[in-house]
Amino acid sequence: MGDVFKALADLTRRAILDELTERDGQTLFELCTRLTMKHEVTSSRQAISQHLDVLEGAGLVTTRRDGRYKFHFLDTRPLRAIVQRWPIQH
Amino acid sequence: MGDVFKALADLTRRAILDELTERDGQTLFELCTRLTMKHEVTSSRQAISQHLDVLEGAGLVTTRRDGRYKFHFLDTRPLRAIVQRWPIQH
DNA sequence: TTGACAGGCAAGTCCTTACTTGCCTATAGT
DNA sequence: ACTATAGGCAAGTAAGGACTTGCCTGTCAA
Repeated sequence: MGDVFKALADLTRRAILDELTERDGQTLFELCTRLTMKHEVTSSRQAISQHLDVLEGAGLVTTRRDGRYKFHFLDTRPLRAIVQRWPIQH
Repeated sequence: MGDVFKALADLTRRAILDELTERDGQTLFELCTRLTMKHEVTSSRQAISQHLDVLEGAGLVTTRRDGRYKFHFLDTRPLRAIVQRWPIQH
């Protein structure tokens, strides 16, 4: 299991999570085009693919393969560990 | 304002936040000794000092100077942005 | 005033990591 | 079968970040 904090440290990876929040179950190519369009991300396909590997390693993204398509789903459950670790003030 | 996510990406900095959760308002030297004792952190004074700068830059730590002592206080309010950014599942 | 103590500053080293480049595999359509 | 599409693998590059090293400033006690 990868480091959730390290996974969140990258700006592009956070944009990926934003995109999946907006529209869950996207393929790699869908993510690439939508990220360049709406989130001003200029990363290549390979870069996004590697980011998705990191996110999946951290448990923040799950995948389902169907033919030549691979769909990516958001899983925010690992984020609860952050909230529970330190007392949140107000 | 620094990046809260980047600040949390480091293991030693998270240990510092743990320490301040346990005992708020510590000086740099207090933190160094307690971190090596209880959190198995082997970083030098300068390393811890630089980590504290990052945490302060991210708004997770505030400081108060008194004579030759500088006290460090935990502020977890920036963590709320993480929780609010993505919907937490269960 | 002298020395010890708490902390700060800045340059250099080294390792991690984000990204590119090039090529490969597999599935689907015509 | 041939081609286009979706994705994967792996080595190389370059930038960022953690840490060290050495020295300096400021505060307090004797």
